[in-house]
Amino acid sequence: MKHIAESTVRRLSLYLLFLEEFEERGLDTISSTELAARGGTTPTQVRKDLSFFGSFGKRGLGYPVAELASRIREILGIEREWRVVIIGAGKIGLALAQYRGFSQRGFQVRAVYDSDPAKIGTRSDGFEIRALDSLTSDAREEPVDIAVLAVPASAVQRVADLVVDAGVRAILNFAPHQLKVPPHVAVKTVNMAMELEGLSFVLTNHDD
Amino acid sequence: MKHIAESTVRRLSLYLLFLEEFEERGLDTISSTELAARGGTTPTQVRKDLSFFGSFGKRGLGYPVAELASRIREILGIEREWRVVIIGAGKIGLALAQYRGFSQRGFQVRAVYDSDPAKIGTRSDGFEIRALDSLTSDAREEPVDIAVLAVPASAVQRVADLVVDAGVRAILNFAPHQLKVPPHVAVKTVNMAMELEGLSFVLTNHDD
DNA sequence: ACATGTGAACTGCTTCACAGCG
DNA sequence: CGCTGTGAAGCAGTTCACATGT
Repeated sequence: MKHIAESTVRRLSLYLLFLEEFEERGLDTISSTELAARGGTTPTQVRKDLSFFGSFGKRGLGYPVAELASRIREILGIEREWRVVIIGAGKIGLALAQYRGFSQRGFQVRAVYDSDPAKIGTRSDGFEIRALDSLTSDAREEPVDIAVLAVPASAVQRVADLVVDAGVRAILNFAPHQLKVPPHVAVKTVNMAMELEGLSFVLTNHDD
Repeated sequence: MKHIAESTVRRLSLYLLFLEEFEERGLDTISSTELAARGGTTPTQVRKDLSFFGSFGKRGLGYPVAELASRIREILGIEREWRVVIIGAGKIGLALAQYRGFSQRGFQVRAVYDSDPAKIGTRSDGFEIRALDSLTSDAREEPVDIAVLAVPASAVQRVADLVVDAGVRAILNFAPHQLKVPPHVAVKTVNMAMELEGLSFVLTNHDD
């Protein structure tokens, strides 16, 4: 397949969100104009994004809502279930473990790991907290697709190395630290302070 | 000032992170090459990013670490303190309220709000949970700079409207919903499921 | 000699304009 | 005629190449 821009993939996620809304409202056809209005983009952009993957619309009519939603799920690879583990049983890790948005999209949180002996073995929201040391052997029995890292910045590179050794090929990192991983591993970092800094920049350079 | 790309601002945040690391290690000069290596970008990109705001380096030498860090803090507008409120005292909201990364960068969490009568008035991690209804009058006494929304997607637009009415000019939204706000209000949305979908896309279209 | 700072070239995402089809 | 699908044009962000300063 031709190379797809990350911005395109992000917009596909958004389109899916809107399509699910429209589906609930019982609409069965939608135009690129309506999709664009809902997401703050342009009709042309919507059509171009979709055109990379095929022709899903009917000229003069629009797109079939349910069908397009299902095609986007396929494209994103979320018609299947992904096995996810959370590393770090702190406030943020546990909040992510019980976050409904994940399971709704086929991301199954299978386990929460921590290295603090005081936490290991305890239960929280139906999740038993396992020893980080057991991750590698656990993953041999049931492979892990995605690891979500919610550990301190000072520990996260070490944890990432461990997770990569355990065979995980995708990492969602919540620590404010840029990870170094082998090229076959995909990483996304969500840096919440950085997002606030972006807002601070806009507020400071207020030229509206 | 000339228009600055969002990608440039994000990289400035990263540079600051690295500069603080270097500062701790006692280095007082750093080259664009070293900064780039740490952040997965190129030396030219680093120099171009900085050049939008002035000339901070010494030719033949590099950049003075402490001084550059302080200049970037100024540029981002984080030499001052920003007043932040969290809306939504669920797991995610409370995790964000106590998140150290915020206060370390000058983002002061002043209050946590919720609309659930069972939660209002209780304390959690040193934060008294206030009634969402009181936000507008509270904000009159002490203006709020940034609101972090950690409420369900179904409620978030209503909450955003309320927050905008209360005079808040920047919103960090954690609900999977695209907000509509007046043009003078800045919004960033962190959609955690969308990040996982990006990883799913890469895993599915594995061409490494 | 070495590393910054920057106009110019380039790359790639977005927007335009319109052909194609229901 | 309406809306999709797409090659071509436009534009923004990145990279190159080198002049400049220490």
